Amino acid sequence: MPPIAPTRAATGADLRQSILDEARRLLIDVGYPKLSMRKIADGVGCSATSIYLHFESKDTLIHALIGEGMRSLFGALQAADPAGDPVGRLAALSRAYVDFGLDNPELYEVMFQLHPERMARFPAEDYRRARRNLDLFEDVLASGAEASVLDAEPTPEVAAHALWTSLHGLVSLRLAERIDVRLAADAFTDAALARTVRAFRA
Amino acid sequence: MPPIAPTRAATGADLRQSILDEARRLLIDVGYPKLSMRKIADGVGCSATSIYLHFESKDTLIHALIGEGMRSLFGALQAADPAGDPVGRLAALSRAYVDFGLDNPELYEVMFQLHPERMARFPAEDYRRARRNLDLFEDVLASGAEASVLDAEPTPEVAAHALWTSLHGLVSLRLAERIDVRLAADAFTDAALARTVRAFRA
Amino acid sequence: MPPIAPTRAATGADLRQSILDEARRLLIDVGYPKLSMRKIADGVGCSATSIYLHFESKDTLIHALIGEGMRSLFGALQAADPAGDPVGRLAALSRAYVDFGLDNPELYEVMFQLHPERMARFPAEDYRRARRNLDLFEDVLASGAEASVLDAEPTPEVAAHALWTSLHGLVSLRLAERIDVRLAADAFTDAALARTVRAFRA
Amino acid sequence: MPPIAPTRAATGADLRQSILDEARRLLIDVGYPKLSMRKIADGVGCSATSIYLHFESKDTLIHALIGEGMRSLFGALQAADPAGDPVGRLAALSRAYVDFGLDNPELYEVMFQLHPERMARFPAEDYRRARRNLDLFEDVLASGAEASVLDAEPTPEVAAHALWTSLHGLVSLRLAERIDVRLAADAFTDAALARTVRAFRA
DNA sequence: AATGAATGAGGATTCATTCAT
DNA sequence: CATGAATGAATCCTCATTCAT
Repeated sequence: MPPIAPTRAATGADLRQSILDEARRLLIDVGYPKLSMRKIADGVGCSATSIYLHFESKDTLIHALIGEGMRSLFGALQAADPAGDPVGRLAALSRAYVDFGLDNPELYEVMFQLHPERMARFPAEDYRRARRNLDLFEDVLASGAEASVLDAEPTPEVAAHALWTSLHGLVSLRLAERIDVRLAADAFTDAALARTVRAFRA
Repeated sequence: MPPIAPTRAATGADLRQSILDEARRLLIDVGYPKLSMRKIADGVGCSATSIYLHFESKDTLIHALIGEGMRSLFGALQAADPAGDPVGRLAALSRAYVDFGLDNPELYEVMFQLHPERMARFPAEDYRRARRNLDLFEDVLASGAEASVLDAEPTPEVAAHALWTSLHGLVSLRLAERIDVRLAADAFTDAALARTVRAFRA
Repeated sequence: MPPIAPTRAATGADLRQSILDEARRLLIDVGYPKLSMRKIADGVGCSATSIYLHFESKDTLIHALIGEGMRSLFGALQAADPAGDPVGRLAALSRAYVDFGLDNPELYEVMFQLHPERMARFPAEDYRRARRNLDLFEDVLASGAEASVLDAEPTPEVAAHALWTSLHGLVSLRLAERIDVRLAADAFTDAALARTVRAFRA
Repeated sequence: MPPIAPTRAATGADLRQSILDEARRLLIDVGYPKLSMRKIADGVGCSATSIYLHFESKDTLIHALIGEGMRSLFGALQAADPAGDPVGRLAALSRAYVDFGLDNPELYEVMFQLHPERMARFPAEDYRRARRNLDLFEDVLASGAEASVLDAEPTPEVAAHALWTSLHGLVSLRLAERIDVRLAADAFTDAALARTVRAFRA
C-alpha cells in the first residue's frame, strides 16, 4: 500500500520537469489525441496519481507544455535575431520560426492548432508570453517601415499577423505532410519562405 | 429472426450517404475528437454495426468524408472562378478557398490538418482528387505568368503550393481562434488575403 | 479483441435480470457506497461495458432496482392483506411492511433513504409505483375511519404518512443497528409495532 | 528543511477542533459520500497528512463527529426540557429532537443512519454518550408512568425506544424528502409529532 | 506537531470493433 | 443488408493512506 522506494526516475521538483519532458516526447510519439496521463506516468516511471501533485489536470499540464513551447520559441527567435538591418532580421526570424515548427512538430501543433474551446481557459500570463513572439515580428516590421525598407501596411500589428499567417501555413502543411512529395520538401520550404519574406519588402 | 423493418432512415446505398451526412454534421456539432461511431449510428437511426457494412473502419469513413470535402471544395472553387483575367481569377479563387475553410471549420481541419501517418493509408484516388484543387491555382498562375501579369516563379507548381500555404495559414489560425481579438476578424482576413494575392502579381 | 464465447453466466434478456440480481446482492454485501459497476460485472461474469447495454448509467440501474423493490413491496403488502376488518388489515400491512424492510436491508435503504438530490431524477412512472404502497395504507385508514374503528385524523392521507413515518423509523433504526442490544430485537419490534398500530385505533 | 510557519489556521489542539468544524461544514456542503480527507485539509488550511496526527483514520474522525453530534443533541434536549409536567416535557423533548434532526440534516444522518458494521468499531464511550439522549426520554416516560399520565408499557426503556423510533422515522423521511410534496412539510411534521406524543399518553 | 511527495486501488464511462443471427 | 449483444482496453481523475523529513 505505501510507496516502497523512489521508484525509478526523477523525484521531487525534478519530477515536474520529467513529466513535461515525457509529455513532450509522447506528443511526438503518439500525438495529442492519444496522449494520456497513464502513458506519461508509465514513461517517467511514476504513478499516474503523482502527476496530479504537479499538475491540476491534463489541461493544466498541456498549458504548461504550451507555455514552455512559447518560451522556447521566443528563445529561438531571439537567438536567431541578427540585429541590424530589418530586412535581414525579418528573413532570419521567419526562418527561425519555420525551423522551430518543423523541429517540434507535435509541440507546434499543440501550441497553435489546439482549439481554445476544447481546453480550459489558457491562463492570461501564458497568453501574454505567446504574444511576445508576435511582438518580435511587429517590431521588426515597424522599424523596417520607418526605414522605408519594409512594407508594414496597414499597420505593423496587422502586417505581423499576416506574415505569421503565411509562416504558420507553411509549417502546418508541412507537418501534415500535405506538400506534394514530388516537391523536395526543403527546397520548397526555402522557396516559399523567400517568397513570403519578399512580399514584405517595401 | 431477421430484422423486422428498415428502422427509420435510409437503407442500402442511401444509408452510406446518410452516414456521411451525419458524420459531417457531428463533426461540426461535437468536433473531430469526440466523433464516435455510436454517435453517428444513433444520429442516422441505424446500428453501429451497420456502419461497418459500408465502411471498413472509422478511418475509411473519415477518408470518405475527406474525399467528399475535396470534391466539395473543388465545386466551390469552380463556381467562384470568374474566367478571364488571371489576376481576377486568382483573387476570386483565393477568396473562395478561404471562405470554404471558414464556412466548414471542422471539415476543413479534418481535410488538411489530420496526420496521414496516424491514419490508414489515404487511397490514391482521393489523393488525386485533393490534387485537383491545387491544379486550379496552378493553372491560373501558369496562364497569368504567360500573360506576364502574375509571378509564378520558380514554377507554377511551386508557386501554387506557396500560395496555398499562405491561404491555409490564414484559415488555420482563424479556425484556431489565434488571431488577436483586437483585430476585427473579417477585416483582418480581407487584409491578409489582399496581401497574399498581391504577392503573386508580376 | 472480439468476444470469444458467451463468457459464463446469463446472456440476452436474462442478463438484465442477472445484473439487477447481482446489484441487489452486492447492495447487501458491500452496501450502496461501495457498489460499483465493475463489481456487478464481475459478479455476473460479464464485462462492465455490457451493463451499459441494459442500463444507461449507474443511476438508471439503481432506479430500476428501486422500481423493482417498490413492486416487490407492493406484492408483499397485497399478499399480507387479509381483507375484511380494517383493524386487522392495518396490523397485517404494518407487520408486512416492517418485515419487508428487515428482510431486504440494503434494498430498503436505497428505496427510502437515498437523497433524491444525489440521484438523477426518478422517473415519474416509478414515482407513481412507489406511491401505491402508501395508498394501500391510506385506503385501510379511510375505510377504518368510516367504520369508526380507526382514527384517520386529520385526513387519511396525512394519517397514512404519519403511520409510515413510524414504521419507517422502526425499520431504519433496526437496520442501522441502533436499537440497544440488550433489547431482544424481535421482541422490541413486536412491541413497537403493536404500539404504532394501537395509536391508530379509534 | 522544517516547516516554515503554522500556515494559516489553528495549530496543536485547536487544529483538532478546526478539522471537526470543517468536516461538519463539509458534510452539509458536499454530503457524506463526497466528504474526503483532502477536502477537509484544504478547508482547514492544513495538509491532509496532518489530519492523521489527530485522527487515526477517516472512521475515527467520523466517530468524533458523531460523538460531538450526540453531545450537541443532548445539549439541545436539555435546553428544551421544561421540567415539571411529564406530558409537557415529553412533547418538548420530542419537538427538540425532531428540530435538531431537521436543522442538522447531514450530521443527523451520519449519527443515525450510518451502518456500524461498515465502520471501525464505535468506541464504547461514544456509545454511552449516545445512550444518554435516550435516557432522557426514558426518565420522562418513567416519571410520567409513575404519575399515571404517560403510558410506558411494557417498560420505560422499551417505550423510550419505541418513541424514538417514531421520531426518527419522521426526521428520516423528511430529510430524504420522501414526504409527499402536496403535504405542507411543516404542517405535516406538526401533525405527525402530535400524534406520536399523544400515543404515549396514559 | 507538521509536511510534501508519493502510491495502488478503484470510480464511472466511452470507444472501435466483432460475433452469431 | 442489417442487427443486438458483447467485449477489452482505455479514458481522466479521486480516494485514504504512508513514507521520510
